[in-house]
Amino acid sequence: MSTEQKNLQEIIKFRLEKLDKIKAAGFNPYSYNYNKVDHIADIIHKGEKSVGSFVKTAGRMVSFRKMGKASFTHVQDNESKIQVYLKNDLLPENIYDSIVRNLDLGDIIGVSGELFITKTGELSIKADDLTILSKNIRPLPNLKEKDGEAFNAFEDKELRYRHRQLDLIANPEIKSIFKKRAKIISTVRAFLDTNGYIEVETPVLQTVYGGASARPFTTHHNTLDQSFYLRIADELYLKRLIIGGFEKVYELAKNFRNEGMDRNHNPEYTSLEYYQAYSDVFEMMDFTENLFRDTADKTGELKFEYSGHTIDLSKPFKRKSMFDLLEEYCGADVSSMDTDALKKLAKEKSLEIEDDLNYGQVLDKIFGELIEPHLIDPVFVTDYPKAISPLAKEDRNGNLDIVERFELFICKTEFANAFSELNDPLEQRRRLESQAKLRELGDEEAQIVDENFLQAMETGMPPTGGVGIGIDRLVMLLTQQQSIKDVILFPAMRTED
RNA sequence: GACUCCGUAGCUCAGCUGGUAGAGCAGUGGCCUUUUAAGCCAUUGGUCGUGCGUUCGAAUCGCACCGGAGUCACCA
Repeated sequence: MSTEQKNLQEIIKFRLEKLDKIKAAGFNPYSYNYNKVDHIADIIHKGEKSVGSFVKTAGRMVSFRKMGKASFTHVQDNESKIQVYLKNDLLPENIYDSIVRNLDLGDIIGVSGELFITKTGELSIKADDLTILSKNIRPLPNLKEKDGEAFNAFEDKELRYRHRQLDLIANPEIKSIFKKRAKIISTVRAFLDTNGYIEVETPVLQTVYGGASARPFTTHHNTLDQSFYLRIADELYLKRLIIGGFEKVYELAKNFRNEGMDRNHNPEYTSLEYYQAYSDVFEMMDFTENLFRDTADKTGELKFEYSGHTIDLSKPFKRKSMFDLLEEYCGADVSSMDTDALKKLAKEKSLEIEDDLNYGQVLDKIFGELIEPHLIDPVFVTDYPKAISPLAKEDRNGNLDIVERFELFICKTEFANAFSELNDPLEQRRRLESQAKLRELGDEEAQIVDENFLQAMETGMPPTGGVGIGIDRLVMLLTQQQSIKDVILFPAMRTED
């Protein structure tokens, strides 16, 4: 969209002329500060009881009706909006002619005055003074509305995401999603903090990326003349802290994955990982369940509708083995099948399976296609194949093909992934070396041998339980949003032009 | 990456069986000292996402490209 559009240029030109008129009259159209005494929501909240009292507030003009020597405007602040009556006679000398006549939709003003009820019954401020705080020179989207319903609503998703500030002005209810996001994050932090966890920060720029199976972003440091990767996970560094003697650590920060984008994936996303020494995946299951329940409870409701399903986080989360689920939904005992038998099963269920997939990949595929769509109520799925879990400990009961791992599913979506963390340095080395072989065979997402990590583990890592949670998805669930773009203020977009 | 849909004025949209672009809001000028989608009168504004093609003629038909949304595939 060109910025050279003549109509837009003309609107801007007229606003610049008004700006000059305000300056010429001796007023600064871009003030340094304003003593905003009252929040509009507080004024509205008091309602008719406040009539006759004097208030002083500020906000953005979102409606403007001029009638010669008097005007009405609605001023919108962080949480609410109120009508302001601007009357020539009631304002100080020169304010009406020099400022009010040069105001536009989108200007930010400060006003003071007495509260009254208009003829049509709306609580309003009868302005006895007005200060212009910021002059708008670029028009806002249409803000016409009646009874809270917008006409010509600003709902083009591309414009809303690219120009989020306009979205927040035109659709102020969107702010509640991001306020809730902030509350979810602070509640999660508080939960971990009160349970003795220490929040840490580990490198975003990594020379060897690891801790997950994904393709990274690559960048370059000039002074070191060396490539760096933006982290795909913070797992390996957090384990080094466990080895160093922190017994409970967590990091709540962004990861970056150079992969597909859709309503569940943004290239940069917020992840939470927490690790507890001397623990295992089963204890972490209890803890994670409590974390989810506590967060939902303190930020909203435990029971809600999402994607057409009723989700109830107050009930105990189910716990099921992947093999039991496969038996339940496929009617086949998969536990004794080898890779070929699994492939045969997949083909019977008319899944497309590439020939070069290994045991774990086939099982994962079958699970994703045939089981995940059934997982509505919260369920911890356990017993994952070792081949797709290179950082998890083998099953303690002697099944060498599976590991101690869970993924938490709610409403068909994965929310958490956890292991009894592998702490045997020799086994860890074998696992990463076998990943390296997969990589040589062309698996771009296979993990890399991180020698520093392996040396750290050789120092001795206590048994540890670790969990990763996709925070954006948690926010989606608890705010009932269907797209990750609606819980990220500035989702990744291709550049225009 | 594949498929489907979308892209016309600052915003929301109409026009699309091809005949050379319209509305509402916003803007501008005027009237208006309790309006609220304020009203009344007048009025500005668009190389119809970009390019190529078909045609006497393209916003409209075709192809390619750019951008977006949705669905699917892989990853959280």
